[in-house]
Amino acid sequence: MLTDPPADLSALLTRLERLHGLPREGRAALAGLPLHEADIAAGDDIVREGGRTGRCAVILEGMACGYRLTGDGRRQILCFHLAGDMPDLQGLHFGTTDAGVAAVSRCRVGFLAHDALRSLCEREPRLASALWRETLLQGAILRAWLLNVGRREAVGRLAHLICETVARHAAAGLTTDRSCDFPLTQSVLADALGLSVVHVNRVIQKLRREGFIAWRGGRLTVTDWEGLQLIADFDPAYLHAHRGPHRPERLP
Amino acid sequence: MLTDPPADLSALLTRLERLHGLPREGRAALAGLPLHEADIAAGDDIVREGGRTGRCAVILEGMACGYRLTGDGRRQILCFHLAGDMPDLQGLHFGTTDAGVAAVSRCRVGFLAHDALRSLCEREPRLASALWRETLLQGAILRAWLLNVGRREAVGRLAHLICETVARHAAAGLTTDRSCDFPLTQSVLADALGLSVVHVNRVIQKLRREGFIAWRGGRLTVTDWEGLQLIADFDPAYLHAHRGPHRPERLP
DNA sequence: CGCACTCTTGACCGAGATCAACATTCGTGG
DNA sequence: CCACGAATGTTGATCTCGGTCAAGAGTGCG
Repeated sequence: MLTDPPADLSALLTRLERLHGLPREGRAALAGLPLHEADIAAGDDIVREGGRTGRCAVILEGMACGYRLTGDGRRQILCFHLAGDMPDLQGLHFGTTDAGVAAVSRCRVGFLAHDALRSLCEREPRLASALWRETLLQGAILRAWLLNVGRREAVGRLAHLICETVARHAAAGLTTDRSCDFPLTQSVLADALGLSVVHVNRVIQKLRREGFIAWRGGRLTVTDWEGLQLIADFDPAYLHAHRGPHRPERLP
Repeated sequence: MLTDPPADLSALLTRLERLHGLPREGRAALAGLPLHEADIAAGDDIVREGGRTGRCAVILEGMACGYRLTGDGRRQILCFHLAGDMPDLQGLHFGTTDAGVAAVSRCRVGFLAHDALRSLCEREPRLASALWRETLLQGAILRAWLLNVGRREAVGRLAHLICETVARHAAAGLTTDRSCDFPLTQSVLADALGLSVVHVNRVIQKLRREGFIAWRGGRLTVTDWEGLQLIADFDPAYLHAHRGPHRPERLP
């Protein structure tokens, strides 16, 4: 299913336009950049921690995650990346990334050379602005995660992650109902929530048993959205996914 | 001690130059912007969660923190901000911030109008680039915190926070040895680490007893830097505080 | 000088970790 | 198409780190 048609930047372009108000010219220029594509198997690295590759990744299809490791090898997942995300914008400015990026499901990934992207940003400040905005949005999500891990107990933590994931799929135009792809393993989920696999398993069962979610074969459906939001203490404001008339503030 | 001389943007300018390679012209232009100053008492808000103030804060003196609250009022501190930091760059693009900013110690704060800063960024893309870079750096710190809270136990967690804070003070040119201002209350520390006050107290005592730190009257000294780094599992790479010949990648 | 905040200590409790099987699913090659 | 092995998911028993509660000791500010 990932082989044809060859993926392109459309998910990214849609995203930059819908969420960050990137105008036509910027999109056209971006679409014209040379794009090096690759298929990455689930679990493999897309960007290695501390790598110095001279290029930026774009997730074209599939789901990825950013992560960091402790010295003794425990992993914390920092963020999930959907199609259209650019997980390592940091490299554009610093040359290196402090965090690795791994494929959660099988991914089709595009790579843009830093040089090319940098000079495009120079010519097209609206693009730079949109990418800066994207960086800020990733920061907001990170803050929500830190609150989640630091101050919510396990059930709320999982519920919140689920709400966020469904909401982000919706905001990116990747789903229209309360369901989405959720190709995670329970052990991946554990690394994302700062919990153990065993406990994650128990919490999932609780959410299933009580009728909040259905999750089978990589597909997640929220069966009680209001209820789940409630136990998750979820307020989607931080996603800045203003639906309706779309008027993001901008660096004009 | 905070009354005279009137603080100015020098901490921010130094920071943008040292850490993000902002050239003279950008600094001069920034210094020329009208700056509205205010004194904020410890514990008070500098930026309210969800506020829509039309301006950006700059910490001129003192220490602040970004935070988010759960629905039932528990607080997670997301980041500490030192003199020279801009804690709510998000507002420049989104108009709102999802996180509040509070003064940890008494702070002198400057406010820059969004309009003015936006049009300056337009005229001076190097400034926009430096601020984008600053956003990315804040993201890296946030990732380190999430790893810390999600995957390290209490002692390492506190040790890591201390290492980071000292290292950041040093990188910003606010200290030259292994000591720095640390005007925190144990309950603030608890909110930063995702722990309870009682437990934080015990962990502090442990670090003191075992000779890693001395902390009295708002001043912290690391008495065993190597040792502390070790139990903290601290690797300062993520701070991108390349000392020595300073050559940040840049959007030229 | 007294009240409020911060720090400290002790006793107890509980959410979640760890350990250890066992069950199920799935991809792979025969 | 089946068989097998490796991931993944499930369950139970036990342990522990850190939370909660409660009380006292400093400390500092008005």
